[in-house]
Amino acid sequence: MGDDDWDVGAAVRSCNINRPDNVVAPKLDLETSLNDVWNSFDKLFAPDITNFNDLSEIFSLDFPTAHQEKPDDQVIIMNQNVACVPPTTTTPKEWIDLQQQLDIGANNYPNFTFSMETPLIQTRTRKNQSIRITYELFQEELTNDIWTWSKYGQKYIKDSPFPRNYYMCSTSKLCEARKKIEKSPNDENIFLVSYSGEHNHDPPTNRRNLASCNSSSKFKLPKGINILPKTSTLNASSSSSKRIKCSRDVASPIITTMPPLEFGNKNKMIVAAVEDKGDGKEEVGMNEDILMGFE
DNA sequence: CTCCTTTGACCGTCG
DNA sequence: CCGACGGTCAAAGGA
Repeated sequence: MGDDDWDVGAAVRSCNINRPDNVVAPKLDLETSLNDVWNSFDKLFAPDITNFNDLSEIFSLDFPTAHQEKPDDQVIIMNQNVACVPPTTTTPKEWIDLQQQLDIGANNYPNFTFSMETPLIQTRTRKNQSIRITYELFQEELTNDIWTWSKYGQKYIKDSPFPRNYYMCSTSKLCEARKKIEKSPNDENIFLVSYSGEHNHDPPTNRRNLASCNSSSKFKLPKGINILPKTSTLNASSSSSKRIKCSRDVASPIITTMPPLEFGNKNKMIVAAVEDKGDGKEEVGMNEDILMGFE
């Protein structure tokens, strides 16, 4: 497969996160028991928002049953669409109540859409996992990263024809920041970029690789991103520097950026997996780099 | 020489 | 307990 095949084209999103813009969301008279969710949301992403009226953004709630048993809470922001997965402490009844409220809201606001399914949110969250934020990016957006990363692993993930590439911050060995890049199984024009951990240092200023992130490599895949599907490789399992040669020739040498986080940007998705601290009080912590994107 | 990538092996978590 | 799976390690090789 030629590298030109990875050029960004108009993406036809098949997932259910696409929703119309400029729709006023229904007022959600949420149950007190869910305040933690929205407090977390407000704290993180919408500190000035006190209700859901008069918003240009669309807010919705997604409650995948798959997460009922999981220990982590998730807050999902997709472009102007926001979906919050409530804490796993949320009871089924509370979910039903919320669904009813959403139904009411949908009746009042026909253009407001929401889903009770979130097929995109199929990430397995684990104990001790810190915040994970996933962006849905086009290829040319992958080069926008102020950080330097080193690839330390690659895996083919179940139910996805594309391998997942693992990166760690190369600026400091003590830095716990991690990054994962994979192609969306739903749309090969879209890359799912996940960040976890926090940088414990300032962004690199004199990056050796900065130059190579410029023009010539623009719109090319970052170096090391190997996203050829299984079916196009000799062996389905991991392997082969042969494939790597293919991308190396055209890729930008390093992924060097935290992608822009902005409401209103098209085709952005953010998934924040929040670690359950075990005391029943989830704590949403995000580093400043992440929050900057919402200013 | 240094840094980065590759890739099989290993480990921890989950069901 | 065990297998599946995701994530990480580390030696080797390349740029």
